Amino acid sequence: MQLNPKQEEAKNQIDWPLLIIAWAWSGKTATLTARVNYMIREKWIPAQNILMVTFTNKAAREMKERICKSLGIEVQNNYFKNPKIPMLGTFHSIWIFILKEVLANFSADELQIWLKRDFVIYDETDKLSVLKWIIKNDLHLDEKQFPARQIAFYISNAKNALIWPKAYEREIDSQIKEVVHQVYTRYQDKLTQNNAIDFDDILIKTYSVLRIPRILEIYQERYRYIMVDEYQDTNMPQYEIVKMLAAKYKNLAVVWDDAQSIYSWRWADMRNILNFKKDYPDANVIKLEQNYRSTKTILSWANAVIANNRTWVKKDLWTDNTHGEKIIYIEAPSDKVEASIVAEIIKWKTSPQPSPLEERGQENVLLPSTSKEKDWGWGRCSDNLILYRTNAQSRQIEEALMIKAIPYRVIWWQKFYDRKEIKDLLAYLRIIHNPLDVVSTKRIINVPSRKIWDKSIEILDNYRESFAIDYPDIIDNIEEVEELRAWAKSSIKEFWELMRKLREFSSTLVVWDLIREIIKQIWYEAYITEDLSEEEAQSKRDNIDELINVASEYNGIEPRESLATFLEEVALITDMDSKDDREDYVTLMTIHTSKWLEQKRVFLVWLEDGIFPSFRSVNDSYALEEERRLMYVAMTRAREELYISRAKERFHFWDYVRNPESRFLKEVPNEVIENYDLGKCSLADKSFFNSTAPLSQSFPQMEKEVATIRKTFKVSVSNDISQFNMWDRVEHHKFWTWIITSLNWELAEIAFSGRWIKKMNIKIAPIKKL
DNA sequence: CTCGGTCCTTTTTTT
DNA sequence: AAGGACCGAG
Repeated sequence: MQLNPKQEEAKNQIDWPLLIIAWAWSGKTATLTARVNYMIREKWIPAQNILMVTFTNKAAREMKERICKSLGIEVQNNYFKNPKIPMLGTFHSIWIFILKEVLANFSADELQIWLKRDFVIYDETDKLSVLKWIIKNDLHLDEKQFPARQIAFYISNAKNALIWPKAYEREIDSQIKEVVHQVYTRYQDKLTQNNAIDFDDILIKTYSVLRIPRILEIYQERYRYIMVDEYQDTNMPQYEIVKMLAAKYKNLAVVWDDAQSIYSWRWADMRNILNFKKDYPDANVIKLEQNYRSTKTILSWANAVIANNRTWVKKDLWTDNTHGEKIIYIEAPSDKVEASIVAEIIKWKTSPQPSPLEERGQENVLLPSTSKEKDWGWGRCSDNLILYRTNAQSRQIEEALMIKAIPYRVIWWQKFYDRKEIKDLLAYLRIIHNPLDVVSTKRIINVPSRKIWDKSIEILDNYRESFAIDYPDIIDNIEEVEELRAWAKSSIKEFWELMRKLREFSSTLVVWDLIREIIKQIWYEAYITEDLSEEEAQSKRDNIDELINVASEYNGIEPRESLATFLEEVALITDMDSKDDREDYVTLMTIHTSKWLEQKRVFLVWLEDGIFPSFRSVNDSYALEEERRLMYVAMTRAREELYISRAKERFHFWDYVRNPESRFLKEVPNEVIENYDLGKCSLADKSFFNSTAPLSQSFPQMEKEVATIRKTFKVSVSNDISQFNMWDRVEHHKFWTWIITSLNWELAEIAFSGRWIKKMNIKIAPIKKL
């Protein structure tokens, strides 16, 4: 690819601190790739001296592929160990590599991080289960008063400010922090006992290790050229680590785009750039201002929205591209209609048949007139990307796509790795890898049932606490635990014998075979599909197959190594591997996840105040600005066509709600938008809005939903409608006190603090008059 | 001690 | 809708 002069400048300037201020799609990936290529091929810098940090695995993978291609090297799996390829990955994956390397080469006394080489990474669920255990069994506190989630938040907050348990004492200014201090201390002890670390620890432990001069020196020498992408999304520990590594040679290049900073809730701080300027006052600054992807219309819209942010460096993203189509705004009467319009547009754009609207002889306003011929019958499903604010929002869209038989896939990192069958099997693998992992041991010691119940585990725990002996040692000498019944002892022994056997297998079988061996040994398939319908059982089997499939990628490696690498990558994985790229799918994902990609046609749904921007952010100007940046990211994903939509009424959180239109829409210049409302839509039921009849009558399918609510809330006796009047204060079982602001037969609108309006059927709603 | 039923909560974004 | 917490019966 031909670089523009600015990009060229960034490419060639390799031995001085460099700040690249980038705009959306200004070709920063191409620039960075060319820069690495230039370093290696023209400046003869050894690839292993280059460190490049990206924000997501996907970005790392893509960049790795591009670089390997340009260097003529075949892409490999454990490329960290290939000296011909630069060190390239996310912060987390690179630090893990460094941690393992350091643990292998230095003594525990010197490192002082209390980790053994075969450590495992605890995810959010594992973390919560450790915290819950501490709160309940260790400190004997009320879980309701001190929820594990909240404590976890405080601890994570402390860690990201580099405050250790000991130092946390100084932070205590409230009862909750007193508790946090105690939990935090014990939590770190537990992690050490289990030879485990959580996500925050990956950064913290690396930071600690690099504080040792002898070690820092090694890595400073090795990584003389450092590049950090998405610098606006780095947090404090990340900033400190990069600063330390770059301190000696100062060959640090960062890419920064304040308009795309959307991770402050993960303690990312875009003001790190101020620190950068302080640390390297003489850094070169290069701005990449030209956008190569989107149409002028989409960009002007994105610029107009982001300009409403106060904390934002003014910039005008420009492009040579055409004006393109107008943005289309769909206001649907209900969530169902919204979803089906989206599905209809996709169906129509991807199939050679005329649209149903055309057949009815109506002008089709859904499709910009100029693109009609261009696209006729040629569109592919994979040209379409549907974005929403939260993962839970995919459901209705999925249903609509299913009805129209449009192939799609949902990208939801959690979905797969949070399933019971996957977590169970991974727990087995983790114990094989790290016998000290008590969280995993507890998870599967009774899976499938070995008659080892909570009581036995409690005894083991007590034993461990009072004698400070690790699980494996206790179990090796299980006969000495007197409290245990004989049958429990023999069950535990049998379990441990099994693990020992599996551990032996792990030195000869690659992880792919190992998983299958585990499934066979414990009769897992029979266990997991027991009492399930054939359909559900098949879905379990499919998931297991998928896991085995992922594991097959590690087949060429030495067995123990394949297990270690697999566990590590599975822990850090975010998006499902898109191996089926060649197939034709519509893709659905959250806006956050979409940050690394672009698409020809983008649908942005659920554009309603309270949803996007999220109701948690509307009273907080800082949070609101982040939502606006998120909006900017969403819009700039589109290359040619952008559709935005909202529903005037939707069923959300087990209630009918009417959300006002998203405030971001009011920030948009009118001339670029084609407002497409009900007046022109044959799909929608226009009479709905004028009707005075009960909701369930004017919208037949809602009858069924009302029945569902009835079932959910188990309301058998209905409220007496006549007792409610306008302006009555009512109490909702979970929404505090609301006021009735509109009343129409059994349908009422209630308002909370004059801002939030919910619509509900008072006959069956769980409300009480005050 | 174990099992099974019912009640209660949950949903912002992810390395 | 679904998983976890809680409780009471055997």
